[in-house]
Amino acid sequence: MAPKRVDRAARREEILGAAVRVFARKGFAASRIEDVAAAAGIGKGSVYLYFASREALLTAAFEELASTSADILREARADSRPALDRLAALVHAVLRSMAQRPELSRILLDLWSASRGGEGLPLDMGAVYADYRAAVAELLREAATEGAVRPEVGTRHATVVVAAVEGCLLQWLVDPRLPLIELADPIVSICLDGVRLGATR
Amino acid sequence: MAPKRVDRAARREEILGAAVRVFARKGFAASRIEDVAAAAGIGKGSVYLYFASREALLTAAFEELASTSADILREARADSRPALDRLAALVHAVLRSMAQRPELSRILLDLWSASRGGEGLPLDMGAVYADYRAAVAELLREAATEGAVRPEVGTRHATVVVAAVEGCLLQWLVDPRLPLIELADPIVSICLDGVRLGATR
Amino acid sequence: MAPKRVDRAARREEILGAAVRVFARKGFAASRIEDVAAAAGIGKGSVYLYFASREALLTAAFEELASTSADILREARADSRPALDRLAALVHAVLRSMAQRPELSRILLDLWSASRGGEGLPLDMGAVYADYRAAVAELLREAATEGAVRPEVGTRHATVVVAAVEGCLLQWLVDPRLPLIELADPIVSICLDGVRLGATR
Amino acid sequence: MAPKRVDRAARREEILGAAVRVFARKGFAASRIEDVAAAAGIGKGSVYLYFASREALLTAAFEELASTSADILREARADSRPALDRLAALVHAVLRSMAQRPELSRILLDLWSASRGGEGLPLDMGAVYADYRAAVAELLREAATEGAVRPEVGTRHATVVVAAVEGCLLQWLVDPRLPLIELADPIVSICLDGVRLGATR
DNA sequence: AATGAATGAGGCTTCATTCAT
DNA sequence: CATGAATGAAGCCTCATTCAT
Repeated sequence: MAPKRVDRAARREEILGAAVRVFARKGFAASRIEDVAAAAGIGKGSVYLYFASREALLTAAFEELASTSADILREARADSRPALDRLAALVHAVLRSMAQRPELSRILLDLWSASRGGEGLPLDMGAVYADYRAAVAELLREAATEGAVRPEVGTRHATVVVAAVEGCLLQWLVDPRLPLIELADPIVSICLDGVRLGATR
Repeated sequence: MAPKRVDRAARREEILGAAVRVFARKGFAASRIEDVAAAAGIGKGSVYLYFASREALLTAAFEELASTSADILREARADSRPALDRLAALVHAVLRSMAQRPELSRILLDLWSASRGGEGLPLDMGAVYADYRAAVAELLREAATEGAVRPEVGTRHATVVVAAVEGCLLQWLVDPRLPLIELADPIVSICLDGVRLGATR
Repeated sequence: MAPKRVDRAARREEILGAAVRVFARKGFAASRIEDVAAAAGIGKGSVYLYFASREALLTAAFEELASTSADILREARADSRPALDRLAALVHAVLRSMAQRPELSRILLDLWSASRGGEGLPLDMGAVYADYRAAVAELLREAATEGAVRPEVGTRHATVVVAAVEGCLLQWLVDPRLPLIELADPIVSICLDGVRLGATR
Repeated sequence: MAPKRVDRAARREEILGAAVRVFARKGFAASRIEDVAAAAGIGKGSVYLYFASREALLTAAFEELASTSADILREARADSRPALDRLAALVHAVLRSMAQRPELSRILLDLWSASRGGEGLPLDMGAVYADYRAAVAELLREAATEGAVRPEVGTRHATVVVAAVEGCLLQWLVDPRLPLIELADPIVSICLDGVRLGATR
């Protein structure tokens, strides 16, 4: 009756953590269930007590990332500063969050690949980015209301802002020497003010 | 003897084209050599007369993409217009090139995944992006010389410009409903002028 | 201490009953210890407190069937009517017994399979049928003594009588729509009198 | 184009033959694909070039047996002798056929088990016995027309005749020392004339 | 060159059994 | 006694690669 020694959810998290480490290092395709079990310090079969299949581990990692994203977006919405400040904060929050959990972030490489339309896993990074775009578009709309951005700014601009963030992430993932955190300011700066001389002010 | 060379190369291209179609649809991980052979209309064993291994097919697709990138960059360098015009042209060229070959583009999802550090395939998307960044940085430098961009603009800004392009590509890949081509203008517009009101001029 | 014996035996019977239900439905090969435990309303590990192994459950089911057979044969021997009446009673008793416990009967399908020569389980349906044949042969011998059957009737005829019974059982098992009980009379009728016109009297 | 060295059907038969030998010896449940491959003198994976799964091998064995049955029934129907002679011939043919291919016959033990209703393999021994019953019933009907059997003889008697045959087979399978072939005459004799004194003539 | 039959290493998953609580 | 989490041996099946024709 009383949860054994380790409660189910905690053990599940342990295994997922191990899976994330393994996937981050070798990639999902090259990661064996046995690797994950070994990384978690348990037997191969035990993984199946907590996850239905190897793919379920990737799905769970996706859900963790998606949930992190949702948290960040929720906070951005709860924020009450001027819209552009909140946009800047959002950009920083995303990059900081990724930089803080580099192993989870590397899973993105596999999640993108697995998000290839239709038949694959129940895993849709497209939806995550749609959420980001919606949030950024809303912020830009508010900023327009506040008279802070040009009025023709719309959904496509939101897409580009999200792109700047995710594109930096991408470059960092394929070349971890890039200073991810330090890209936050240039992203904000460019997205707000561009690079053209005299553009600011 | 000589004519064989041509045939051989042509056949190799056919097979690679088939592989790209298959990889684009199912992803590299789920693509079997037999699928590729069937798509190319040849026997399974024949693939090995032209490619050393299954992974060599992915590597070849990478090389095709990398070579396309190199071509685009070469053209950007050969261009003699003002730097910012060339930058805009580069952005358009990249997106147009991707939109024109959507199947090859989808391979990116697998190439990113395979570019994960060290031990994997001899395939480095990081280097491709480094080239892009260098090219963009050079254009920005020139633009600064021409007095067209703010003088503090540097490598990190180049990274963000590349990010905006690749980030749009990414969003399009995980959700092909996005109008990739139509994102070129917003990318250029934002990267040059930002979104802030009064930012332009 | 003593009372525990009773409890223990009762619990063992409960588990065996659950096992029989499960085996009857899914077959022994497809039945998992966990299925049996669930059907018995106990934990998986507890099964092992009463049975040494999964196979021991099948062996126990066999023993129950064999013991039922032995009871029926014992009663047939204790009977004091004319031999052919006792033979008819025996046939009815066997079919009735099976029809009354259809789940236990279905285990026969697995017991036959497991009775395949030597190396398998310690479980020998051949011996059960040998007992049946011996009993029927004895009845036929008595009937001959009583002048009720043709004198050349012997062991092989006993085999055929047993076959008629078991063959009906078999057909019923692979097609439960057959009216098992109603086959008892035709079995007796045929085995005693055949089907030929004018055969009787 | 030209079939390789060994044509597909022949190779398939070789493998099926090996599977039958293995299944006959160890039972289907205990037979590993690797055992079958070894018995066929080929590699494990090659089995899958000819059979979709381990179960497909059992299904194929079933089909072979069912087809043998169908052949025997076809011949019985083509026969033009008096119905009871044809019935006797049918009984002999079935037992002879089984005795001639004892390994294929032993598969029956697994086929019965697998015929357990509903969810299992696409394999229905019940249908095979229904065919037998129909054929025997038809023969009995004809015999009645010919005035050779008692007029009340019907479907249930057919079931008992089939039972006598299959029941002998069963006893032989669980105890191969039984002289299967020599049971044909007693089966015919009993089913036609019973055992009761004065029953014949 | 081209083929596709053959191979067998490898990986996922299942599940009987054990054992700490 | 009872439990069910943990284990790892075992087996099915896939598929990249080879090679005889």
